Amino acid sequence: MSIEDTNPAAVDLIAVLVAVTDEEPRVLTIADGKDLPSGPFESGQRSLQAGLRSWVERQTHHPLGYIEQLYTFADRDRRRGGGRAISISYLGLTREAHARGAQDPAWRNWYRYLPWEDWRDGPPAAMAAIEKGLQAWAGAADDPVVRRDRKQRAEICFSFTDLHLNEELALQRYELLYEAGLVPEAGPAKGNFDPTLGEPMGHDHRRILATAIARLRAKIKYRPVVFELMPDSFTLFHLQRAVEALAGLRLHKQNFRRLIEQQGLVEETGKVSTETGGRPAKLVRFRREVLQERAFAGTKLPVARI
Amino acid sequence: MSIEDTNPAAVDLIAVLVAVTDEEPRVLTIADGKDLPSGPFESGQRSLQAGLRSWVERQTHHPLGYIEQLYTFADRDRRRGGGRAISISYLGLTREAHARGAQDPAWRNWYRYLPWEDWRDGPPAAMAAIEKGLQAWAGAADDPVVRRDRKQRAEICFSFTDLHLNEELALQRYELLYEAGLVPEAGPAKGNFDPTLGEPMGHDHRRILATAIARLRAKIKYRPVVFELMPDSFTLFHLQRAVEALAGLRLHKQNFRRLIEQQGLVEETGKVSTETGGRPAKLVRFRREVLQERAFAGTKLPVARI
DNA sequence: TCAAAAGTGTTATCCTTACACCCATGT
DNA sequence: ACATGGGTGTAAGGATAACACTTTTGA
Repeated sequence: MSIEDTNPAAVDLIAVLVAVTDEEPRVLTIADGKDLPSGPFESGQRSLQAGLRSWVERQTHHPLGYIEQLYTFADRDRRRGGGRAISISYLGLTREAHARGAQDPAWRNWYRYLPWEDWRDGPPAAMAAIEKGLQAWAGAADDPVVRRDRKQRAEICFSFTDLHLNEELALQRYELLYEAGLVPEAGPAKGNFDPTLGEPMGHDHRRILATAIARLRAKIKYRPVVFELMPDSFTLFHLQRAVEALAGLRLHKQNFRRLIEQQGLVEETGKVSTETGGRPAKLVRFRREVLQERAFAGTKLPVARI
Repeated sequence: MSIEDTNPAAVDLIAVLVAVTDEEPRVLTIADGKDLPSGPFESGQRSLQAGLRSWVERQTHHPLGYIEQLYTFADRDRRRGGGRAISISYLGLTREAHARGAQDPAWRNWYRYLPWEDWRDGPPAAMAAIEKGLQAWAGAADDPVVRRDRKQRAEICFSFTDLHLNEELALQRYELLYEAGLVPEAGPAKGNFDPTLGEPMGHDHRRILATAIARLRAKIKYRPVVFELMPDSFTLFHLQRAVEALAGLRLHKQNFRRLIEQQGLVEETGKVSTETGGRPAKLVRFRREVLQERAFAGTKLPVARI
């Protein structure tokens, strides 16, 4: 229990920077889309968060609205000189207007890497290869208990039978595919990989992306973070499209609107947008005050009133 | 965006090990209750999680049921030799039977450190000093906007007016007290600290404890992790007492039971416990199968059925 | 007999889900 | 006129909160 003999390790920061443009969720990449941006941990900073923020803003010229630590892990691939590499990953959200969008090739649609996560237009093409691959993997186990277990995990993650995704399990899905050897990151010697299973990234970066997606999808349900991705004023349908892009699902229009309105998250600007293809839509803005007014924590315990 | 010049840093792991005994939430401490256990990050391990698990089990002889990474931070206090200390904190849950409980002084009631978090017997004594201290702090700001802001934050965190705690804000509460200079960790030169505001810990450890409490309180609502803290068989009331200990709140008995039963989380063992002081209670056990059967993710988006 | 806790039943209310329909604009 | 999206209303079902009450033990 002593802390005397800690080993020095190389530490770097990895950023998953997210924006939504043209109804697609995008992530900032480097190295021709192969990696997530990463940088050294600098000793001068007051805090990790502040260090990441200043580093990202210096490098990308994007103001970061929201930052959240994702996960810290010891990188399997990059030990050097006896020491070990530690990577601290962060999720950062930036406004649509600041990301140059589809024009800037560094901002890539994240479903390019994880195509099975996009169910907005029904079951994605990747599902065929996934079902086949996971079935083979489950069947390959000698122990019948393991076989049943693998089948159950596959069903929980991908819901093959009722064809309805649980968006929040993005990380578990990637990890299952990794474990089943269906993605190239799992090992270079595995041979043929189905091209419908997305483009790989270097290091553990695709895993980190999956972590970020899962976290963001969970968070939009109980904290008003989507607004960090929206411009100052927007229509409710525009907001819905952004949430759909992140969640990878289509939402029920009327109920979505009710949900937003009833929570008092937005207010009308008084203007309308006529560029929507139909009846002009009211433009609204996020009510920043709600962050002050309310505490935003889910109540699921039957509290006794004493 | 290069990773060439990463600085080496000292890395250690900090564990918040939690158990519930005698209806109290307990945390394993060292150094006569002043610190949380911590140890060096070892390069040999496959993963951080595995490293922590083996290290903790070697040191404490407690099997760890559940482990979750909490947060990674750069420690303000412990820079050495130009490098910087990185601390990776973990939450670990262990069963009541394995912790020797109240007999072992190293397992301390966590409300000893954060007494304002325990509302099971009504508003805790600390609230008086907190309300006074935060009011003074808010009033001390020159800018009226800052004053209003501070008052609002205090009200959100502690709900002075409607006397009803939001358990999940444990971290925010500690941070507010820290910022207001009401806890000694905020700075050694601040002078008198109210003794009802709990016992301090070394380094940032009280802050880490608050992080663990907040995370665990949030988690018990949507994942069946409480069972990691329970013995093999228990009564529903026993379970309720454990949740109440963690949440720092009293729960509504009937509705709590309905919640547990309706989710199919437990099954009867067929035995009863006669040591409960009243009518013998049925003993139940956790249905481990539910972890396989269900996915446990909160649905708050109005998904469209296509 | 009484205290203490187990356990059952019922009701009002709110939130979620789903469905049906009308409105305003551009082509 | 019609396609497209904006916007309103409402009814059914389920979950939650709150209440009152009976049962079974040990002291």
